[in-house]
Amino acid sequence: MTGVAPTGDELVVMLAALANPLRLRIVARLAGGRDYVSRLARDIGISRPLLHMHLQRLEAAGLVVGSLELSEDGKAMKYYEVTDFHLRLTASTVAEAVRTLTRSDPEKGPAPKEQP
Amino acid sequence: MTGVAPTGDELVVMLAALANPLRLRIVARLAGGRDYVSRLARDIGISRPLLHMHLQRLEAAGLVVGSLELSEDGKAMKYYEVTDFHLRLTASTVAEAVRTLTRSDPEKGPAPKEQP
DNA sequence: TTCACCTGTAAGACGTTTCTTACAGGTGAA
DNA sequence: TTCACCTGTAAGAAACGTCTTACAGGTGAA
Repeated sequence: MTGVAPTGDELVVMLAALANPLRLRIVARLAGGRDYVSRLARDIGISRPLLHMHLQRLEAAGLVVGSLELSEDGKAMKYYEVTDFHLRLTASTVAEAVRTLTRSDPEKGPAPKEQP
Repeated sequence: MTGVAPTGDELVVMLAALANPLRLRIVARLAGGRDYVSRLARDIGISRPLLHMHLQRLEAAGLVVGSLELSEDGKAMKYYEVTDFHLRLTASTVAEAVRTLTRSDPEKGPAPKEQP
């Protein structure tokens, strides 16, 4: 399982990914089994490009993973499934995560750049 | 404790409130003890109006509570403290919360209005 | 009165997020 | 070839979140 506590920065990304009703629905659907993008979009009732965007955000947060597979009739299908993340959120766990926050620290200047 | 699972809508609000590095810092500070707005702003190193905005968002999510008190020398001080929230986030708990989501359901139309 | 604190809120700039529409490419089957 | 699927991405509108500056009000003490 994904049982290690995330860093502060990772936590922000995960929370931002979950803080959206549509993305919560996507996670909920995938919790019931893996699925490919087009079918998932029809299922939920949103456009495929929109779903694509939300899935990218969820994947960047490590909450879902996608894998491009070939179906039996040779078509490319991108399947997504949930990872078995689990987050505990209390004032204490937040305080712990903040110790590893590198972003938006008014003392040390905001948002350090990624290594290019 | 605040041990009941939030509705889907409440969950979105809580997650959105926590999905910000500055607000995580605020929660972390308050986890170490209650404080009033002006001192907290100096402590964290941000402007008071900005902190005010963030505290409102946290309070709306039920993560902190504020109380206006009179200090010994008669000045009005707004003290904030964390509530003892605790959230468990897994694919299953998300799926459970989504059952009570009223917002952004493409089937039933988006965002029902509040009762005026 | 003036100063040093405390509170609140409004206006506007700016960047990000969310969403639609439109395009470009692939496959197998009719 | 045309159709019905699958994939991806880009451009632009609209809404939202973040942040600064500026204002308006309160208190007690010098």
